[in-house]
Amino acid sequence: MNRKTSLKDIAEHLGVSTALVSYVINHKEKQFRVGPEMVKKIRKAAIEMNYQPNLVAKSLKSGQTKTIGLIVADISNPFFSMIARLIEDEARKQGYVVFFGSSDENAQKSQSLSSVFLNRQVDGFIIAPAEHTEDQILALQNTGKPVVLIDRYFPGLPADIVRINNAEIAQEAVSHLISKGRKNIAVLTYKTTLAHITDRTKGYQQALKKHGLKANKALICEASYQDIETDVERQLLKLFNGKHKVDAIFFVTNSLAVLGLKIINRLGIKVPDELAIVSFDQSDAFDFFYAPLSYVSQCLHQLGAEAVSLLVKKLQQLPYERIFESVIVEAKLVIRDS
Amino acid sequence: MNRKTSLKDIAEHLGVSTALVSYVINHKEKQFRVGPEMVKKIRKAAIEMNYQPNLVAKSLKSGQTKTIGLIVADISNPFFSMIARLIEDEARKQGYVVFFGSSDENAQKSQSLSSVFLNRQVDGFIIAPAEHTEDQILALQNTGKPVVLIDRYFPGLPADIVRINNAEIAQEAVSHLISKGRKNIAVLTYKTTLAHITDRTKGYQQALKKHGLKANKALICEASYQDIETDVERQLLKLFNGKHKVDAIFFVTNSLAVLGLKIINRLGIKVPDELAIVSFDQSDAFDFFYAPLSYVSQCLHQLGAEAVSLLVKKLQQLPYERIFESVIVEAKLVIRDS
DNA sequence: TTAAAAAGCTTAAAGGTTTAAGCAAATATC
DNA sequence: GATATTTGCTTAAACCTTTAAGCTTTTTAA
Repeated sequence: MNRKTSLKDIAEHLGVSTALVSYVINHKEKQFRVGPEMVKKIRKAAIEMNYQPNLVAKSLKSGQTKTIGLIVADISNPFFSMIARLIEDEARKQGYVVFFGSSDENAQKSQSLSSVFLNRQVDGFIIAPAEHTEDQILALQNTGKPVVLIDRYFPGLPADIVRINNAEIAQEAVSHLISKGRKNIAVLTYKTTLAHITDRTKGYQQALKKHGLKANKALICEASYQDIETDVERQLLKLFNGKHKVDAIFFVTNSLAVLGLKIINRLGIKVPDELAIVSFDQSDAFDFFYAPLSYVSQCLHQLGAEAVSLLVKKLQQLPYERIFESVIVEAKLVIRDS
Repeated sequence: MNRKTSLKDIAEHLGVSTALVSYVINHKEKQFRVGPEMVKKIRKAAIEMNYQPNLVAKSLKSGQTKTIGLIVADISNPFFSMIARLIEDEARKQGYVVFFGSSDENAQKSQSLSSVFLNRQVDGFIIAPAEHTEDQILALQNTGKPVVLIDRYFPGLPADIVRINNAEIAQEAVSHLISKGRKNIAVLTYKTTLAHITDRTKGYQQALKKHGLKANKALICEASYQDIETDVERQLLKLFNGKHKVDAIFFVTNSLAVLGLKIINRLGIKVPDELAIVSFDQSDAFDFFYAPLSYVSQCLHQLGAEAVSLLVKKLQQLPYERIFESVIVEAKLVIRDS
C-alpha cells in the first residue's frame, strides 16, 4: 500500500549515503571498497524493507530500458503468436522484456507503433514489416537503434534480416508437385509487393521453367490482405471453372491454405487424387483434413531465437555502423500424401 | 544517430527555460500564461528539432508508466493470443501499452513475471492466473496496483474478475447432449484446482443430476497440463475400452478437443452417430473435422475489452479500496450436428 | 499617480538511480 | 615519526520531465 522503498529509504534508515547502498545492491562493493560489515547491514536492510529496484529510474539514468519492441502483422495469427512466444522466451533469457504491437498490414498503424515504442525508449526493434514501410525502417535505423527484420524484408533496403530461403524452398515445393506428374499447377498468393511472398511466387515460376512447363498467368491467383476471405473464394472458383484443369495448388502461406481448403472441401474436390496440395507451415487444422498435406516447414524456434540473438549482438556493439547481416534459416519440405 | 533532442535542447536553442518549453509541449500555455509568439517559436523549434518526449523520464516524474502487464499461460495458444490481441487494441485506445508474459501454468514463472513487471513499474495487471498463485495475486493487490483476473479466478480470493459463466454454460452444453438422447456422457477436463475448469466439470455433473442420470466417476477424465498429449490419449483409450459404452464427450477446452478429436479420428469412431461432441470455442481445426461440432462460444472480444475497461476504471479510481467487481460475460451454446 | 492585478517568464526541486570526485581516518612504509 | 597509501565513506551532478513558487514588467483600476 505504502510507497515502494527506494535506495534513499534504505540509506536514511541506516544513516548512510545512497551511493553506498547503490554500490552494495549492484554488487560493486569490491570495486568501490565498501566495508564488509556495512555490506551486511545494507543487504539485511534491503531484504527487510523488501527493496525492489525501480527500473524506470535505472533506465533514465543508463539510457537503456532493456526492452525490445516487436511489431508483427497480427499477434493473433498463429504464425506470429508462436514467433512472439519464442521471442519472449529468448529475450527474457537475455534480460529483455518485449512490447508487442500488431500493424494489421497497415503502414500507418505500423508508423504509430514505431513512434510509441521509440518514445518509450525501447533499445531495439524486431519487425515483420508491413507493405510500404521501407521509409519507416530506414527512419528507425537512423535513430541509431538496432532493427532486425524477421520473416519479411525489402530487397533494396540494407538491414539486419532473419528469414527463410523463400524462393528456393518454394521452387523445391513446386518441383515436388511436378515430379508427382502434376502439370497444371496453380499458386495461391497475396497481392503484395512484400518480397517474402513474391519470392515464393518466383520460386513457383522458376520451378515451372526449370521443368519446361509453361507459366500460365491464369494459374497465379492473388488475394489481398484486406478482403482475403472473399478473394480466396473468388480466385479458387475462377480457377476450378477455368478451361485449364488444375491438378495442383501451392499455397504460399498457412492462412491462405486454411481458407483455400475450406472452399476445396465445400466443392467436394478430392485431395490428392484430383488436386495435389503443398502449403506453408503446420496447422492443427491440417490434421483434420482427410488427407495429410505436404508442407514447407519453417523452424520458427530458430527464426525467433536468431532474431533475438542478432538484435542483442547489435545492442552490444553499439553505436552501430551500418554493417548489416542476413541470417537465412533453411526451411524444409515435408512430403506426405499430396 | 545523434542523441534525441530533449526539452533542454529546445530551451537552450531558444534561450529560454525548460519549464516554458514543457508548458507549451503539453498544451498548458493557457494555464501557465505563455505568450502567444513564444508558443509559436517553441512549437516551430519542437517540429524542426523533431522533439519526441522521453516517456521514461515522464514516467519517473509522474509515477505512471501507462503500461499494463499481461500474464497468460501461453501467448502461442490461440485462445490467449486472441485475447492478447484484443487487449492490445483496447489498451492502446486508452493510451496504454502492454507487456506480455507466458507463465506456462507454472507458479514460479508466474512469480518471476510479476516481479519483472512490478520492477518495471507497470500501472496494473491483467492476469489469467496459473494454479497455486493465489498468494501472488494477493501480494500484487497489496502493492496497491490494480489486478484484473481474466478467464480464470480463485473463489476464495476477492478480486476484480472478468470471466464467463462457466458452470451454467457447461450445464447447458451437457443438457443439450442429454436432450439428444445421450446417456453415457463423458467429460474431458484438466487435472487442476483452477475454478474456471472445475466449474465446468461441476456444470457437467449438475446437468447429469438434473436429468436424473447417474454420475459415473469413470466418465470424468482428467489430463494434466504437463503431459497433456499422452494423458488425453490414455484417458480416451480407457474410456472407449471401458464397459460403459460412451456416447458423448464434453471437452472443457479447445485444446483438449483438438487433441481428443485426433485420437477419435484415429480410432475411426463416427461423430456424431456413435459419439456426440460438444467443445469450447471455435477453431480452424474444427472446420475440417468431417462433422460440424457444437461448441460453447465465448465472446473473446468482450472478455478482452471488459478486462481493459475494468482495469482502466480502477486505475482512475486510485488509490484503491479493496472493493472488487466481477464481470460475467455470457457464453452461448452454438448447436450444430453433434 | 499610485496600488493592485495580470502577464510572461525563470528558478529550483523532485522523482530514483548511478558514479566520478573528494575527503577523512586508518594503515602501511621506510 | 613523517609520509604515502589504502580504506571507507560522502557529496553532488546527471539522466529528462513536471510544476510550485517566485520575480519582473506591463496593464488595469481607482
